Amino acid sequence: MAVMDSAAAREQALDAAEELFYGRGIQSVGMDDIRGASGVSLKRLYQLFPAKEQLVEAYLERRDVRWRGRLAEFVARREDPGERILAVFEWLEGWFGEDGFRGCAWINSYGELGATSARVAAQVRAHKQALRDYLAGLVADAGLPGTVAGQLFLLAEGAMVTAGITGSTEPARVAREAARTLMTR
Amino acid sequence: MAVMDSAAAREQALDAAEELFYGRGIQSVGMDDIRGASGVSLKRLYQLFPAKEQLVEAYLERRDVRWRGRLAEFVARREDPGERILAVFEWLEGWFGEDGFRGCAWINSYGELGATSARVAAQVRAHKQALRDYLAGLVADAGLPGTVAGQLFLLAEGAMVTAGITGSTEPARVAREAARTLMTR
DNA sequence: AGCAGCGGAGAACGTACGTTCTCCACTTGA
DNA sequence: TCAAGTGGAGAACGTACGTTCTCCGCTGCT
Repeated sequence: MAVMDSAAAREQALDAAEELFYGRGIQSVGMDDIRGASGVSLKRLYQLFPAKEQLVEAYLERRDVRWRGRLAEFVARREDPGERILAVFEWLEGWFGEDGFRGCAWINSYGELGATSARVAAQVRAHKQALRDYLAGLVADAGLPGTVAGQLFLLAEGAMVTAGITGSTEPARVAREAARTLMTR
Repeated sequence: MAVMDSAAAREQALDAAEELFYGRGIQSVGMDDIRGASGVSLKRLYQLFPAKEQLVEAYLERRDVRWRGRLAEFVARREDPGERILAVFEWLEGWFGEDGFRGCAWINSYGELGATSARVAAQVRAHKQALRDYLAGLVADAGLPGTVAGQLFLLAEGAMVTAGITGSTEPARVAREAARTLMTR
C-alpha cells in the first residue's frame, strides 16, 4: 500500500464502509472487513474513527450529503415546478435499478440499530426530515397545498421500502402515477 | 417454574421472543435473554427451536398470522367497500399509537437480516405480498381500478416506516387522506 | 550513517453469545 | 422403595469481533 495521507485514508475507509455496510448490513461487517476492503490498517482506522459507531455515523453522514445532492441535481434540471416533483420519482426509479441497490440505507440502519443506538436513530430522523423539507419546498414552488408534501413523502418512503424488499423498480412508477393524481386535485 | 407441556413452553418462548425481538431488534437479543424473559430453560428452548434462526422464523410467522388477522377483523366490521379501504388506515393509526410501537416488524427485520438470511428475506416478501393481495381484494370489492391497490400499498408502507421512525401516529391520517383522494378519481 | 518516529501486519485480549454439556432434583411407574 | 428418565440451573466451549498491543521495517532528518 502506497503512502497515503489522512484525508485519503479517510476516504478509502469510508468508501469501503459504505460498500460493505450498505450491501451487507452494519452488524455483519467487522472492522477487519473494512480494513481488508480499504487497505487502511486497523491502527489507522482507529486513529481516524475511535470506535466503530463513529465510522457508522460518518458513513451515514457522507451518504446523506451525496444522496440528497444527487437527487437535487437531477431534479433541478427540470424547469416546470410540477415536472420537478415528478422528477423525484423518476430519479428514484433510476436509483432502484442500480447494481447493488438494496433499499434505503437509513431505513435499513434504523431497523438494525434504531433501538440500540440513539445517535444512529437521530441521524435517520434528520435525513428523513431533510427529505421531507425538500419535498415541501418543491410542493410550495408548484403552488400546491402543503398537505400534499406529506402525502408525496409517504409515497416515496413506501416506494423505497418496497423496491428494497422486492428488488423491482416498479414501485417508483406506481408512486409517480399516484403522485400525479394527488397533484392534480 | 411450574410444570409446563411443550405447547405451553413454545408459546411462552414465542411470547418472549416477540416482545424482545420486536422491541430491541433480533441481533441484540441473546438466547439467554429469551430464557430469562420466558422462563423456558435453554435446554428446552433448543429442543423446541434447534437454532436461533428457527425461533426468529417462528416469531415472524406467528406475528404475521396475528397481525393480518387483527387488521382483517377490524376492517370486516365495515359494510361499505370504500369504507373498508379507509378502515385499513384507521387501524394503522390505532396500531401506531400502541405502547411499544416501533415500526413494522418485517421492515425492521429486513433491514437487519435481509442481506444475510435468505429465509428471513423470503418471509418478509411473503408477508408484504399477502398484505398487497389483501388490499387488492378490497380494491376489487370496491369496484376501483386495480392500479389503485399498488398505490394504497405504497401509502401504507410509507406510513408504517415513517411512524416507526418518528414515533407519531400522524402518517396514518396523512395516508388516509391521500388514499381517499386516490379512490375518488 | 544513525536515529527518531510513523505506519503496517497481525497477534493478543476481553467480551458477548450461540450452542452443548454436567450435575442434580424431582417425578413416575412397578 | 427404587430405577429410570425428564427437565432445570448454570457452567463450559468455541467462535466472532471490537479494540489494543507488539514488533519491525521504512522514511526523513541531521
